[in-house]
Amino acid sequence: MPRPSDPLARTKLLAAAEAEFVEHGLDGSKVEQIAKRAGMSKGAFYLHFAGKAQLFRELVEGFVARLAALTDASLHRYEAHDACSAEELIDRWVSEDVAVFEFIWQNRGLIRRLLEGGSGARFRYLVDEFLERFSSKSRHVLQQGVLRGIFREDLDFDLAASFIAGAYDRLARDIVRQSTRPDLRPLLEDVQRLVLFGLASAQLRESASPRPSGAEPAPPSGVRAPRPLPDDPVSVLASQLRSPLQGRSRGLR
Amino acid sequence: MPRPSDPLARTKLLAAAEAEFVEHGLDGSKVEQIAKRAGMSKGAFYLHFAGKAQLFRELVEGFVARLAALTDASLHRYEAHDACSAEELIDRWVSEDVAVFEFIWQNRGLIRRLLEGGSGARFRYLVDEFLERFSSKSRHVLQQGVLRGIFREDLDFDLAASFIAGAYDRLARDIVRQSTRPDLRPLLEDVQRLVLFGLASAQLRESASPRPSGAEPAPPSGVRAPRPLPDDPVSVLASQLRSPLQGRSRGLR
DNA sequence: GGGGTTGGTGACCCGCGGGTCACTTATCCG
DNA sequence: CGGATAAGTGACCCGCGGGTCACCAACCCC
Repeated sequence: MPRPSDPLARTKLLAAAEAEFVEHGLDGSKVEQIAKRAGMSKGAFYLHFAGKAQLFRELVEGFVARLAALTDASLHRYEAHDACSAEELIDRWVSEDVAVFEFIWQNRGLIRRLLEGGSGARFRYLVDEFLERFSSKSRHVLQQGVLRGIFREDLDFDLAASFIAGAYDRLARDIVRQSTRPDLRPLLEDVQRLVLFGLASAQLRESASPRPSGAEPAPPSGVRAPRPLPDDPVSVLASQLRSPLQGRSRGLR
Repeated sequence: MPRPSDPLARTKLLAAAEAEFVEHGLDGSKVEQIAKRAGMSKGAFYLHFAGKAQLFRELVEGFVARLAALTDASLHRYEAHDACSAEELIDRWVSEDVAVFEFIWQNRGLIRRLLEGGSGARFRYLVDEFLERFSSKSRHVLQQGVLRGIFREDLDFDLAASFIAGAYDRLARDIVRQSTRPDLRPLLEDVQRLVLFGLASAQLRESASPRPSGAEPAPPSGVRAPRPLPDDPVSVLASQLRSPLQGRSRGLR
């Protein structure tokens, strides 16, 4: 085997691709530019990857796998924290969140591009898979939390899990676009408290009926929402991932 | 002026462009295909628009303006509902939300593409401008609500406004991807209650310290939210849109 | 109807960028 | 050292799609 190939070539290309992807997005990244950035020629690129598509698939799959491992472990620990005061519990949860968002901040460039899903959203399925996994884990945390008296009993688990995933999603989308590093801990603590305790004043909470999220046996009489659109046009690309909005566990009031 | 031009040409092209955009995204939409769909030739396209970019700018700007008008009016009415029971208030708010999300559902294809921001996010600035406006309006609603005792007094307005905008954003992102029409009213009511009252059980809420969101009851001296919005400037091109994560009104933790 | 004017057509131009390949270069082996 | 072999190079190929323009068609006016 004369002329051994550069053993770092693949790695260098992946790193260069990540940088280009962050700067220019998927369609904006040119094979020639990636190769140049990695210190080699376009021709060499094709010695290490079958094409642009394969390179990016590898890049994104690897990253999402790392992120999934991190959040899986974190949510697992979320459940493990127990037998302590409310304040202590919140503090530990916030610590978990800080670790996750630290990672997000470190990789904000890539994550921003992935969340955009730009250029035909070719990696949407990976992001969706991840979110679905996260949502499912969250649902489990919620169920455990209800058993332990942490969360209210009348939660619609699907909706609440989506609500949580949504809060993370939103936070990630914001953080990822910051230009200077936000102070994560106080931010995450505030969000944690907003999610747990809501916006309402005690007064409003007490004067509202005791049906905070979901059911109530369904009013016998009137039909609300009189089927305003029997069914809708279009609805082309399906992507029918199990969303909390479909098949909600509670009926339609 | 012999041979008068088709007076509907521009409209037909815009409609065709919207359809193509929804199906294929920005880069995926071809001028030739748009023209064909509008029932004319590529050449005719260039008689009505200076180019692809102008067409899409017009399309998106028009749509965002319509959406902004709708949400502006809705948030305005949000504030106007007063002097009624908590249940009634929530019911009215939900009705407002239903109207907005009805519109979102009707235009889900376009909105999905806009939220993706795909293809270099060329319209990001418009979406950002809209969100900034929305967030700012929400902040106002929150401030009014606190004065009226609806929301807790210790809210960090910037964070809470972002929290609200985030909840809508998340919901929109979900709804826009549904394949069948979700039953909006019960869904939005549940979300409303989640946002207002949070996830926590009464037990957890009571055992937690009385600092739910942000800081202590505000030292009497301090100015809260240093000029949250006496009146907000136009905030033209949104690059540096005022994010709740930067310059938070309360200090750290 | 015929000439003048403007709307409309589609073959063509051309830059861009993914992918190829004949050729060059580095390295190993004898 | 020299030949064999595989890594690496970059000029080139080619399809794609935005944009153009010589030409044709519809319409108004006289």
